[in-house]
Amino acid sequence: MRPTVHDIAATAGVSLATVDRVLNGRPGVRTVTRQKVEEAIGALGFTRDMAAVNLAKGRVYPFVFIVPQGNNSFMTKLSSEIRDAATRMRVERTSIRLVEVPPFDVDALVAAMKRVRDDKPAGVALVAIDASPVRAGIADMKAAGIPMVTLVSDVPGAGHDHYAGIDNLAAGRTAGSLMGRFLGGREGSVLVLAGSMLVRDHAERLQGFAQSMARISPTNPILPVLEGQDDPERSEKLVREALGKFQDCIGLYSLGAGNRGMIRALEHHATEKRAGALRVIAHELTPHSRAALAAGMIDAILNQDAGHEVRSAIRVLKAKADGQSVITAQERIRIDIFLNDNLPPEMEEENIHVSWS
Amino acid sequence: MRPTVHDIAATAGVSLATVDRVLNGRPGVRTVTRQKVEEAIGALGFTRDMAAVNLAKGRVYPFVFIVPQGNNSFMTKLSSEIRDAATRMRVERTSIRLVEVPPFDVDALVAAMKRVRDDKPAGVALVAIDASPVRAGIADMKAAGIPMVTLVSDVPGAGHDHYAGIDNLAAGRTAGSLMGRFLGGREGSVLVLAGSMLVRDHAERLQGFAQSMARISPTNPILPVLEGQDDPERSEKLVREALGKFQDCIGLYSLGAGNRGMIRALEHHATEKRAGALRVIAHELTPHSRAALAAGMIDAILNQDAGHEVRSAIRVLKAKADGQSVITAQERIRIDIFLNDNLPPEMEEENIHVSWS
DNA sequence: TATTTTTTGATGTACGTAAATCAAAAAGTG
DNA sequence: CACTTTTTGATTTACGTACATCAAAAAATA
Repeated sequence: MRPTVHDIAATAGVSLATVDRVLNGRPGVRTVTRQKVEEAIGALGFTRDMAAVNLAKGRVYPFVFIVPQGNNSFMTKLSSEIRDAATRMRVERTSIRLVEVPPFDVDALVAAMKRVRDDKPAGVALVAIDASPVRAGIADMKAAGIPMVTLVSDVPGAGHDHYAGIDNLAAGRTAGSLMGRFLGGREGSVLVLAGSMLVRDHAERLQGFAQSMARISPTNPILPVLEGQDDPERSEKLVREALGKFQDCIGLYSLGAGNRGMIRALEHHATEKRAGALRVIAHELTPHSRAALAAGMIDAILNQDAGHEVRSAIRVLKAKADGQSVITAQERIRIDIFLNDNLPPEMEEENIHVSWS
Repeated sequence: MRPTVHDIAATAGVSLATVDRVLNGRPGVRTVTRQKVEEAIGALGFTRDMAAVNLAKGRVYPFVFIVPQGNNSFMTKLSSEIRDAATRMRVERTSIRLVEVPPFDVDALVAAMKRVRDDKPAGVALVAIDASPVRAGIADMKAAGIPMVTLVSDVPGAGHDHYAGIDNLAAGRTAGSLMGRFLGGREGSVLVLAGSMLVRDHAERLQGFAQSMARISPTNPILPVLEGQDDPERSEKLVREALGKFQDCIGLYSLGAGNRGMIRALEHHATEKRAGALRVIAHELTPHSRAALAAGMIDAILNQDAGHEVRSAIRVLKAKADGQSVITAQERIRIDIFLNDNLPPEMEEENIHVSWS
């Protein structure tokens, strides 16, 4: 069986109380004694029984997640994943409160952060906006000793503990790389649809995309970026107009959350004429984009798994709250690439709750 | 605070003992009483404190992993991931024993399974070989009441609980799809290097690859498959000869573990002439294939994450051992696609051990 | 050496649940 | 009704650790 504190006490030739003092860094132990205990720990290969630790400590982890109110599929998914994790985590003494704020609203976000801070939670995760009041708010939290991670969208240099999200520059590069190869040397220009260049993820994706395209297929010019504000109508209109205007367009990269509008524009475009000629790469696997991929209208979808991001954020917050180190390799959020050949099976119930009865 | 068994007893108006009987499905409770208790559980939203449960039960999960002795990077990685998980899982009352058997040896595998079975572990994971003695062995284990999952390579219809691995047919299709698009309509034939068609994963990948190629670029013929037995020398020789013989070859798909040999052949080929003309897609991200991808020699790498597979197998075994249901969506092993644009950062220490103080 | 300070031991309670025992009550049987 | 069987209650111990208290021993200081 696994060694216990009693075994350590026995092999070290000290009392339980002393072992406890060493294990929990309490004062009043001579260096020699401490070493004896540590030797015994090493020799026996002792590791604490976390079940017992948690039980004895009665520790709870009240975490707060601050996310923009879902106006698009991705944010809706994110919220639902957070709620899901919340119910699943109850078993592990972790409570998660979900705070929703108006999207793209710096003041609202900062105000919410202030309120949250006064609750003194054990950790906070938030979808950041890249603005200095937000940076200040994060610093504020950290000053109050609250572990902080950013989720999905980062704000560099704010002193937070971690960013749980994909590398958007790499995502853009990947998209550009795929696009370049998909075009296969054909002549023509490439269109980019974004939400807004004011959002960091979008800006980074564009940057990466341009990098790769310049490298792989420098002969295909990138047209001026369309900013659809992640709004279906606006996105549809923009794409439609652009496709009409630039007859030589052979590629389209949708790097934001404007897929629904873009798809409608593509449907119109397909009935028009020159069908299969357009290579399309989009972000985020949603029911809409998925259907378009399956139908062959979209060629590839880059995806970030919201569930992974949420769970990673929780792990990191917990580790920080316990003063433990984080396994970096395990917390990297990968960029999923879906073609219609490796599309995961559709789940009616994406999240099935287990009853631990 | 969270409700406890005491709270249930109080609200249901029964004793602790009765609550315990209901919770643990013990006999001797009238249906009416049982319902009262269940109502109270529902009303209070009670969930068991797993920390306390594990502590009280003193339950341990002795699992066994049976894998082929690592003769290639992937299997080495797999073993190391298992060892890694083993140390990390000690904290959660899970012990994992790693049993290594000679590769591709049905008799050795079956013999090992028999020995393992007599140990009566709480669960077994194994890299299966698609042969009927193996099927029988699995049935045997199940008959002994031992939960079973296959890892990496499946053997259908053996009555095991789960397969923790990627969909190899989909992987092949994805490779074919990428290859088809990368070729971009150019004329030329495509070469496939496999380990052995007797291994199920390889056969399935080829099948999927052929499917996609037939659909997307039917004008590019697939040359007779090279079987390199996952041996570097043999693979190198085969690829070298084939590239010399089929001058019109513009694509190469390495679907097994013969990357090292293939890469050497490609190096030779590149110095020869017609450099960038060859599109290459390979499986498994290893130091070698990674370097080749970074150097532009390989265009894409499909990868299965051994760590994910191992952890998934453990989760499933644990759930089965506890008679709990599995969250299917969470256990799907995804097919990673790497271009040199989304290559994860290289980790010197791929697996960092956390010291739990 | 006497005194103070530091270190160590001994012991008990708590955490939430499992599991067992024995007694008591209720239900069912003839 | 007396009796048996089933159901329920009351109580205790255990799991491995945390944490607190008080006494005892050892070391450091005067």
